[in-house]
Amino acid sequence: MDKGQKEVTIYDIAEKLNISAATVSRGLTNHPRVSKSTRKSILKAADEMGYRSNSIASNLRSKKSNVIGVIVPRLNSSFMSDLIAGVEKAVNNNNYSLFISQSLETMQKEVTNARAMLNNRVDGLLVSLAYDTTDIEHFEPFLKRNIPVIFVDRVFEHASCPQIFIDNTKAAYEITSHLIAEGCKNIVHLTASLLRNVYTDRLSGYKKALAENGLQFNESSVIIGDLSSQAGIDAATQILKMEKLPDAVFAANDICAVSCMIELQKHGIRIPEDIAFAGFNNDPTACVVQPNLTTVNYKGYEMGEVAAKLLINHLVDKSDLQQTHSLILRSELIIRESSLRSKKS
Amino acid sequence: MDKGQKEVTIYDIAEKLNISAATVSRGLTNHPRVSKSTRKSILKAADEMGYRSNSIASNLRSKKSNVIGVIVPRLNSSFMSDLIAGVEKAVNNNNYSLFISQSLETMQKEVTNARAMLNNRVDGLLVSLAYDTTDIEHFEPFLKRNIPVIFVDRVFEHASCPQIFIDNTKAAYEITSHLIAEGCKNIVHLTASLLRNVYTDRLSGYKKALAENGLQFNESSVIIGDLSSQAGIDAATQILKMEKLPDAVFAANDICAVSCMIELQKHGIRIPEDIAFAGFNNDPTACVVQPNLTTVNYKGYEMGEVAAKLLINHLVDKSDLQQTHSLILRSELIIRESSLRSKKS
DNA sequence: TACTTTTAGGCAATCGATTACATTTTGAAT
DNA sequence: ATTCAAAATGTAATCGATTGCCTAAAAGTA
Repeated sequence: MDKGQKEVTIYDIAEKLNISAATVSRGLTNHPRVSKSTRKSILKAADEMGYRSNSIASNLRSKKSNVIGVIVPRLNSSFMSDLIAGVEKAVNNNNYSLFISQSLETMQKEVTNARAMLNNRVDGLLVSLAYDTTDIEHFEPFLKRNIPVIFVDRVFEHASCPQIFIDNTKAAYEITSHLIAEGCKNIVHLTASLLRNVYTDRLSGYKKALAENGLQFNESSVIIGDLSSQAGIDAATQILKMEKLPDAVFAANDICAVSCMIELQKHGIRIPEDIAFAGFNNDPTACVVQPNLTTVNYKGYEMGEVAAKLLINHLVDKSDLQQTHSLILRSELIIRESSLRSKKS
Repeated sequence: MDKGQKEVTIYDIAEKLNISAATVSRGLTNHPRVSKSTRKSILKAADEMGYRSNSIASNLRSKKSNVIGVIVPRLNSSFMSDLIAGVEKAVNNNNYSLFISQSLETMQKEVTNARAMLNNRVDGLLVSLAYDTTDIEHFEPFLKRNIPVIFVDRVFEHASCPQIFIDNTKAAYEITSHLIAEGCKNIVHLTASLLRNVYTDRLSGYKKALAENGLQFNESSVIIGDLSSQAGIDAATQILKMEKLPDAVFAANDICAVSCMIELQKHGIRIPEDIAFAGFNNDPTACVVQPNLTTVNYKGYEMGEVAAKLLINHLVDKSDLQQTHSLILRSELIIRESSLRSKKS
């Protein structure tokens, strides 16, 4: 495929105006050492000639791309797409562009994607880790080059990488305590890969609440899957087979909670009377499902925005990123009917 | 921010091996004019020295970026994030990368984004138009340069731009016919900007079904909003104020249908007995809401994949894009309880 | 042995913008 | 008119990889 007409470059503009390319370059970038009149004629000519700055050439010379890379587990999850939308907004408002890829929850793709990002010389990286990522060797090349890497939501402890997340332990503790307060004593927990902070932390919050209330933690009450819709259905099947039905289910995300809930309802289980339910994330489905789902509100949009702003501030101001090591965002428990047993009076 | 150590370039490798940079370049790209043994030593040295190819330099020279640009109205909608996930998969499998931005439904941002994409010299562009885009002048610079622009879902008729979409008229015709077959005679249609094919086509399908069944089309039965969740609530309010309640609502997306439905239910309206409901898209919420929502299944993932593959094929094979002008994907009517009145026996 | 062909690799220009440094122009002050 | 700092512009190197063209060495042929 041949590009149509030849591209207009600053040299073409220079030639037309009988000035040097250097001046044209300065004129186009608002450099102070160009007179108002020359600048005006440069802009006019550029416009007339259909000049489009070649960012690639510019990037090569200036050794910065004004591009931010994003690696997330999946693009099509409610939470992640919110997060990315937030990132996009912040990034776009600051004249950066966005390189995006998904790991599909595998470390292998995460590594490949990181490589591509590095080759494309992104100025910074926002990462939310895949389920099975065991180490972050693949981000070392960035750190060696002083390219900032910020972890979002699914984080990893590393001295040089700031992290942005919520207090998962606390949120899970609160939600579990709430279920207990509603009279539940046998709470099943649906979660995913315990390699990830979000799931280990939620699990420990859950355990902590049990312990504080004198309830025995039961290994078999924790069902590990991938938190997909299908995982919810599978969990329901598993629950129905238990010799003693649980009186509550706390799922580490709403998708899984909702599908599990619906599946159980199909088998005649009443929510919350027989089994109370709680999820995590406050997905759109949470207030559509009947009964509405108790959950932790924790929208990705702001998280994405905050992360992107932090990154951009660092890139622009050269402010020391190390200073902000962890940024813990607010989350809130939202109690809905799916867990209200006592007040059912 | 200073980059840590200096980057390793092909010149460094060349120097170390006492060969020319040209040979190193050829060795790294599997050029046939390099002997096996030299190639091997080049790869070894590159690996040892931590060489990372600079795509920017490569892009500048080769005048191609291996980057595909995507402009969508919003990143955080179920449909669009599915679409992007599909695009990402196809793109990533073919060694391309993805530049993404959202127009937030305004033409102004669409124009800005297109500019950035052009400056970054994307090899091709996938676009789904904003609500208020009136013309596509902003894509002309791409076409002039023979950079392919493909419209997806929200398309625009243009001789040089292939389009990928579904037969919206037919789908809307079918869904409306279905409602009529269920005994509905006064069907409200919720939709959005009629500048967009998806909404005008659905409207005409709706009209066509009415006409074929001898029903009068009523201007006031069409409520135009932005199809957001809030728009659904607003529509419900408007419906409740109507002197004669409609017996069905056909919304141009599920989000809006669901929130409208729930709002009406809050006011004692029974679905489908009082008002039957149908949506569009088969969003996850469609089978969570009670009663489950009748809709048109039309997932974005495949559409994104198909679009990206078409674009990449063209870029790789230089196959003539003009030949594929329109690609109409399959969609299917999914009937659920929200519209089943007759069989309610 | 002499000559042709093939193979491997080098030279140097190129992509387009940026920028340190040098030079010229302007205009104010003497 | 002369001087000189300030303002405006020019020169040329640079970023790092690619590639057309050329040469040297190796292999094949007569």
